[in-house]
Amino acid sequence: MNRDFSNVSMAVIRRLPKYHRYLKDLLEKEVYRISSRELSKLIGFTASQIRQDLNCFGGFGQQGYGYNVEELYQEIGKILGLNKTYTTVIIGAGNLGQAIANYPSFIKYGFKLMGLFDINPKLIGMKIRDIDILDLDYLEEYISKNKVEIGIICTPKEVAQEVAERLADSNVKGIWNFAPVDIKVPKEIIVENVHLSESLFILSYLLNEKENLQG
Amino acid sequence: MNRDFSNVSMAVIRRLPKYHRYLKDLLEKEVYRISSRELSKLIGFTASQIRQDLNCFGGFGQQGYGYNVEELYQEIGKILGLNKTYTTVIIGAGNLGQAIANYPSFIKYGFKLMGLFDINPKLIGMKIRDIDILDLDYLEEYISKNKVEIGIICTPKEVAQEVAERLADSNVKGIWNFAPVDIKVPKEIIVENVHLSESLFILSYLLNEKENLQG
DNA sequence: TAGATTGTTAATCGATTAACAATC
DNA sequence: TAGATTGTTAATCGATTAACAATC
Repeated sequence: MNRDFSNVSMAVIRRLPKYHRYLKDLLEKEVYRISSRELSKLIGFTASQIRQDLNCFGGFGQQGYGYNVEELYQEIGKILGLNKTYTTVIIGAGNLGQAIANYPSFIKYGFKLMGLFDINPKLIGMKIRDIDILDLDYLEEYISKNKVEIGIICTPKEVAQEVAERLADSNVKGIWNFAPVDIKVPKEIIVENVHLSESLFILSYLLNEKENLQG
Repeated sequence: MNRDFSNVSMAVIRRLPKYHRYLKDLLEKEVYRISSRELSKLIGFTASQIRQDLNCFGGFGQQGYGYNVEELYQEIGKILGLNKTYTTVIIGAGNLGQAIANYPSFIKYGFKLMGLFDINPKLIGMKIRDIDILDLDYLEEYISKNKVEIGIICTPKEVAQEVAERLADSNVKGIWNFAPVDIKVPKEIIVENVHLSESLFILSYLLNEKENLQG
């Protein structure tokens, strides 16, 4: 553990969650051993790429045998940091914030939701899976008191930058941003974006392109 | 219009929504002209890359001047197919489905939501922005009657593949999938995924890696 | 005209794929 | 041992960056 993977390219890193998911599926199907060739057929990456990717983190396989599914699943989980827990808050307790609060992977993989925050008096005081929706005014106080590590922005885009700055000033370590803006925070704070509209626009592009080709 | 961009790489295509967003911001700030160098400073791509990207679709710029923001915004919108409208349904009317139904970009850019579908009797009969939540049993009938083009999967992962097949059999053209599985449908159907858990795991990775480096 | 900036070609860089020796 | 499959190097492919002539 605690090895340094900072030389591994983000292209490889961004494939890890998919390996993790497919290995979990295999375990649930009681498959305990797999070769890069078989995994390739399932996951759609080339066998060569799979071997290259996994080798960035150490030799998990065995010549003539393949990979132990359980072991590989656990190792990739550790590389992704899924063996740890993180404390989180959600800012914006509307549908999207509530959806995230109830999202199974979020709950399952050690992301501990401490509270949700909103400015809407109708929401403040409510609970989402037993977790309070609090007044946004108390954000900073709450974060420092509860040592919150991750802030999840589910607000409208107009206030996302301001919320991000308040999170940054409160010393969260990371931000998971769902607002369709590129927030600016000091570079020591990790930001991961989910830009829904970009994904939607790509779908639109692909549909449109197909129509153009077909006349 | 109706030009064939099938030779343009997906790496370029996936940057278009970001150009579109920044150009919109510029227009709102009443900036009507911009050079690749200035845009580079805003958006974070190199000026060279910006010129290369835009040139895949034709010469929108003018030597010595730069790009007309309004024109470029409109052109990229057209390339992305945002000048058209698409009819859509959402399957799964829980928090996530409702969040998508209310998502501003979704409403604004011509994605017409015709109905939401669920199996939960408590939800069926309700309305989300005046749009009915209907019984999933009527999905196929409704799609063919209303010529629905896009199905949006907001169900739990366990039923996502089945829903995808029902959408495919009903001849939707595209699927926007939020379930954390890779759905399998005939290749003429466009699928665009939003894998929230993958994004979350990358955040976890980056936080964890940073901690490892700092000891 | 002189200055600015594009469009476009060439050079570089990085990521993917192929090949095969090592070895279980 | 023979067969299978990894780990790893080398070859290929594609994407990004640099450079500069064209031109507004």
